[in-house]
Amino acid sequence: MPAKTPVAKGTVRTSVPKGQAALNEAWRVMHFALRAVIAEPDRILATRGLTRMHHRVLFFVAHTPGMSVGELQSTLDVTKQALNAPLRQLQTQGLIELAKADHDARVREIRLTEQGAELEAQLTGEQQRLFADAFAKAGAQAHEGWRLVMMELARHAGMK
Amino acid sequence: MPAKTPVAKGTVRTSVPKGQAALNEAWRVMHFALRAVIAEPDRILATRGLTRMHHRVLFFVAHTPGMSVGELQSTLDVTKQALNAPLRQLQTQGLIELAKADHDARVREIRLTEQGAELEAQLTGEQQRLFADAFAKAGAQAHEGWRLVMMELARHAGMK
DNA sequence: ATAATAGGTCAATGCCGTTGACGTATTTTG
DNA sequence: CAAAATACGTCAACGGCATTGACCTATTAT
Repeated sequence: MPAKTPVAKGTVRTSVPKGQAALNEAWRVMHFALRAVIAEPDRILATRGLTRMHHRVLFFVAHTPGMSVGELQSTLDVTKQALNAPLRQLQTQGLIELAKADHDARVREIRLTEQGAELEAQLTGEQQRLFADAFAKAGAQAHEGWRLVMMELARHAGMK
Repeated sequence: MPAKTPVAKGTVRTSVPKGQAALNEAWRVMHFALRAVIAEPDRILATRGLTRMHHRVLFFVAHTPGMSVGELQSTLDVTKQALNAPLRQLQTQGLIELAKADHDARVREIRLTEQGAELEAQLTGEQQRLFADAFAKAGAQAHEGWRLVMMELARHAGMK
């Protein structure tokens, strides 16, 4: 329980505050970094009347073409009702296609259209540009350090 | 800057994604890391019927005791209506105190009670423990690299 | 045939945040 | 000092978004 360490009067703040400050900073900085990465995609999505949910769909479908609705649903961990609306919107905007699967006419396989792939690339590209920039400016060694720390953090969340 | 990737000696190296793959990984890993850091605090808050908003209040008030309602409002970037309910709940739960300011009887200064400070320390502590763990396991050099990259990312979001 | 599965849809609900409009103290200002 | 501005609280209506529950259609599997 690394809780508050009230500095006793007369105590010189040396070891603790520095480490403590670093940990406080960490959370703050992570917030801002997250915001930075999300900002541009969100802006682009907004101009099309789309939300982060649509982005998630595009993202996963881009990485797993032919995904079924059910798979997507469990991947995103939402109800089918919550998924239905975004899915139709993406469809009517010509960004995704739903087609009956060959092996089972019940399942609908989701794929990106040309435009969908384009938008997805744009959104993802914006984020990647930020990361690439940050990695480039911080240096390869910093990149490796960043990754190490992130992996350590992520381990606690059962990263698959 | 596709340069050499000088892995610090002694660094345990898992398969480091290169190029495009590294950028895709980055976003994924960041998500999991974020989830990991948020998970425990959320769980604790839930047992008290509190939300992330309450946490944010506790967090900022802990770091700036005597903060006014207005300051908190603009800091959190929410409306006063959105702030009002959580604020009262925290008050009735004996976690914060609202007192008129000496210099201006209109402003109410917010402070944590003993219990409030305790809870805040618990919540923040959980997060800090994760960070401390990750930093410790990844090493000081990785820590510095992590910070560098995060700061670079955050710069784009106008981190104050 | 019948049950199970994949999916779609309608309806009610809840949570959280928003804007808008007022009300009330308490400064500050002309 | 009267009037305007400030800091805060509160009521009301609304919107986004996700949830649960129930019911429906196709299409498999048994």
